[in-house]
Amino acid sequence: MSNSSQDVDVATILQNVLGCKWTLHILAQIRQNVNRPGELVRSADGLTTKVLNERLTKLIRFGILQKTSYPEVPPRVEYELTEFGKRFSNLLDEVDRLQNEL
Amino acid sequence: MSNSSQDVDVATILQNVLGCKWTLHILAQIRQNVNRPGELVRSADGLTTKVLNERLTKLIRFGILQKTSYPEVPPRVEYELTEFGKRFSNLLDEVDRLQNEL
DNA sequence: CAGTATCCAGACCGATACTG
DNA sequence: CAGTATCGGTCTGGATACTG
Repeated sequence: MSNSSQDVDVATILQNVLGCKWTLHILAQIRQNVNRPGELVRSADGLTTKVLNERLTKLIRFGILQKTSYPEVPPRVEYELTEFGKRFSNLLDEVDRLQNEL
Repeated sequence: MSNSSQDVDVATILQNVLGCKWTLHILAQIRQNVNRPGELVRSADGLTTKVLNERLTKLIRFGILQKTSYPEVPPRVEYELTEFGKRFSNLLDEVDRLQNEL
C-alpha cells in the first residue's frame, strides 16, 4: 500500500505535526467538520491566517489533507482528511485513549 | 488512574516531548534496551550529547523515563521506561502499524 | 563515560498590512 | 472570504570545548 503523494515516514510526519503549534488543534477541528478557513481561525484564539495556511499547506504536502475550492462569490474553500489522513489521525484517537487512562 | 509525577495533558506531552527532534528516535531505542547514553548518541547520526541530555531530562520530567546511576568507574547510567512511559509509548506501536500499512 | 557551557545560524510564529 | 508578504522577537538545535 502506498501514500497518495510519496513514500513517507510516519514518525517524521508525527514529529512535524506535533512539533508545530496549532496543527494538532487544526486536525482535531477538521475531524469534526470544522473545515473552512474562516471557521478554523475563529476556532482558536491567537491563530492567524498566515499560520493557519502554513499548517494547511504542510498537511496537504504530507498527504493528510485535501483542499477543495468552490468557484463562488464569495469564495468557499474546504479542507478534508484524505484516506491516509484518516488513518494517520487514528493516532490522535490513541492519544485520547491514553488521556482517559490518566 | 494517575500519573506518577503530576496530572498531565497527554496532548501537551506529545507536543512538548514528541514535537522535539530526536525524541521519538530516543524512545524507540530505549524500548529496545539501547538505554545507555553512549549507545544512544551513537545510534543516531547528528545527535549530540547536549541535545540527548535535553531530551532525556524532558522525558524524566514528564514521568516517562527513570534514570539509574551505577557508582562505578567508569560511570554507568541507564535510562528505562516508567510504567506510565510504557503505556505512553504504545503510541509508537500505533506509528509502526501505520507505517507498515503504507 | 556521562554531562554541562557557550556560541550562533536558522526556524518558528505573532502582528500587521495587503491582494484576489 | 481566502490567501500572501514582511518584520522582528524568541526558541531550537548543531558545533565545539570543557568538567567530573
